[in-house]
Amino acid sequence: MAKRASMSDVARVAGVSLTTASRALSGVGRVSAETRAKVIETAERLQFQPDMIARSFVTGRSFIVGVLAEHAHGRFSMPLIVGATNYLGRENIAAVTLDAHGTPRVLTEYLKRLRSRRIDGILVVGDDPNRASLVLSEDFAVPVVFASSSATPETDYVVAPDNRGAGRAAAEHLIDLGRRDIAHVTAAVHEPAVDARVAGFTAAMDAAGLKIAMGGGPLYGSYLQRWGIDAAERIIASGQPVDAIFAANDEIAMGLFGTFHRHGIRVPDDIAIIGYDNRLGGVMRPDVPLSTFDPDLVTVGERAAERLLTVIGGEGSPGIDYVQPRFIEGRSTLGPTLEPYDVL
Amino acid sequence: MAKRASMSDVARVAGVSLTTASRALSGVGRVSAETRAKVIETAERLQFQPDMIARSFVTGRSFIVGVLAEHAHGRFSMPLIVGATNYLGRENIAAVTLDAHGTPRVLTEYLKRLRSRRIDGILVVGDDPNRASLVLSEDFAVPVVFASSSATPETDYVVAPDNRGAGRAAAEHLIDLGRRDIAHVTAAVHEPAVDARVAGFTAAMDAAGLKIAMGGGPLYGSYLQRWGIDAAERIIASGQPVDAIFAANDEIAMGLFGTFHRHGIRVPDDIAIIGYDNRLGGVMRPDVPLSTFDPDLVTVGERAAERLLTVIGGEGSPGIDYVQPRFIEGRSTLGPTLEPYDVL
DNA sequence: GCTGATCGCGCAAGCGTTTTCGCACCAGGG
DNA sequence: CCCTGGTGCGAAAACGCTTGCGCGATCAGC
Repeated sequence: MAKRASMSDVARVAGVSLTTASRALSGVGRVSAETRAKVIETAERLQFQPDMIARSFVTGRSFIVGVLAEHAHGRFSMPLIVGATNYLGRENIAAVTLDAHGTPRVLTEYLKRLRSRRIDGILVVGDDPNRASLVLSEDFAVPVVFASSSATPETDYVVAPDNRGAGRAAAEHLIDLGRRDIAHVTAAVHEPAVDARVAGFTAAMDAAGLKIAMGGGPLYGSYLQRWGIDAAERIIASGQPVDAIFAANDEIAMGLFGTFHRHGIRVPDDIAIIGYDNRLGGVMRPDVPLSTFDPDLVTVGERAAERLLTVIGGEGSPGIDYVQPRFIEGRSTLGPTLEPYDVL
Repeated sequence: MAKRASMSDVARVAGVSLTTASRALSGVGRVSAETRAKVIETAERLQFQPDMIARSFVTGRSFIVGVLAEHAHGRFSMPLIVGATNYLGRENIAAVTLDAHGTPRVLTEYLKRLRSRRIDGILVVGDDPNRASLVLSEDFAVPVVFASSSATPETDYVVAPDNRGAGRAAAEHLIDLGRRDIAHVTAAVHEPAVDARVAGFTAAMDAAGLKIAMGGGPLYGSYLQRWGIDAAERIIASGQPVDAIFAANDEIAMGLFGTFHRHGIRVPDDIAIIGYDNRLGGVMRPDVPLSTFDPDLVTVGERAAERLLTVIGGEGSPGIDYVQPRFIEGRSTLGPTLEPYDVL
């Protein structure tokens, strides 16, 4: 069992001091070109691998970050976490993933652990209900980046999907298709993601000189399919003209579609529908049934991790970094007429 | 900026030697009860947190494991990874997540990095195509556990969903419902997961003295919805009696259902259907449309991580640890008759 | 009261790197 | 020839913890 070569082994074999070896390999400090070459050659020959733990020990940088998730198993957390940890891994950074859902006492315990590891930074994934307790003491002030969270953008580093942009894009696309009576069926008002999408949607409609269908504003409800069904009923009952709808998520969109279909209203012929979330993302059929936005949470996670490393490196400044949701054109806007079977 | 208290600080304040402080806090070695109490009290008062890096440095244990994923972003990898990393986090173990998809050269580079960190163990998630290159040199022989992988069960530590058990459970459930002409529409033969489900299914049918419908064996095809559609057509065209089907995944099941519905065959009244994967898992409707199995990959990941820590601790022996897929009873076996709208 | 075992504790080595300080050497300007 | 400034390199400290070894004190057994 050949032991691993240490740096002093390299130094000895190369005939230089440990100091010189360290400098030659790390690239800092003054070493002559020939000495450096000799050391590097020796290191390779001995298959030298620097011991990161020893390095961490002396530099204080652990090359480990903490990933604090609201609810790690959640639909939205998973891609964020995987995106982030995967990026970190590529950059040779380890992650200790902690599920913050629990009492503030648990969070405190977790923070202790992170400090104990001399963590380089923290990535907060999703909205942490205990966010208020995320107070870093002065002797443990590491960079924090928020992924897809409603943090305060002025002082925090945030990476999030561009809900506003998606709302705008949805409206613009429907307008481009020639639709004029466009409604927006969304979830609860004052939810950050909802408000942002409403704002973008409204702005695009205003810019086109169009009034939002069904009363000039969004229809607020919930994220449930049930609400989509109810909203469709309400739209039909109102008798008001509606030829397109932007739904706050795919569940609502499916509720709308099912109800319209039952009433003989064709999609997209009579009413075009755009959803959000891409929940059905390529699950079924080769042809995409529902037009929707994929918030690309994996990318959000990656970018958040990238940003965290930047901040750890001492660069970058606070603010929100938006990731553009990817529009996926499906038959609910493109045609041919969507049948229930198509969605299966 | 108060510096962190080190163990020697604790020792000094408590009036003992560094050695004694270490022993009192770690619990190993001989220390009198009163001294121990005094040290612990002092440590708490000073908010002492042991420096894990220093500890790693001296003990050689890094409290970091490598997570090697086949394709981290994949549908199946994500829950495995999240389950594993989350469990590890709970146990205060960090993870460096690496996507092994790439050349063997990349994998070699990754292994170097892991060695460089003195990793405690490796978790292989999913089937690694480069598995053959996962050769650990003798100076880097750490425990390896495979999560949901087709590793060799005699020599490796494996945690996987019990596909065999699911196949058996599916058949048994359908038999319990009084069905007698039960078919199995599955994917490609010789795929480990497929074969295992076939084996379980066949065993249960044999035990009940029943012959598998549609020729005594499974219908092999692919995992695509298209195959479900084709299989349904074939079943209908054959004229053979079939009153229940176990499909290899939910896509196939949906293809079956859609086609049957178009032909006026009611589900579950005429034909009951059970799928696999729980892809639609609670996405839509409050009532579950499709009866299916949830392989509970998060749990598989957790158990694999748990197992890895056990092996690192020097215990446990090779073999497969099966996680039982969770049966989810939906309307495709329970009724009332499933309509396309219900699935939306 | 003597011997040997056990107990409680401290000294000091050691883990592998980075980094500060300092020394010797050399070239160029005064 | 001296001084300055730069260059190439090495000695040694430091990081915070674990642990083998040893020493005095206490204790059990006879």
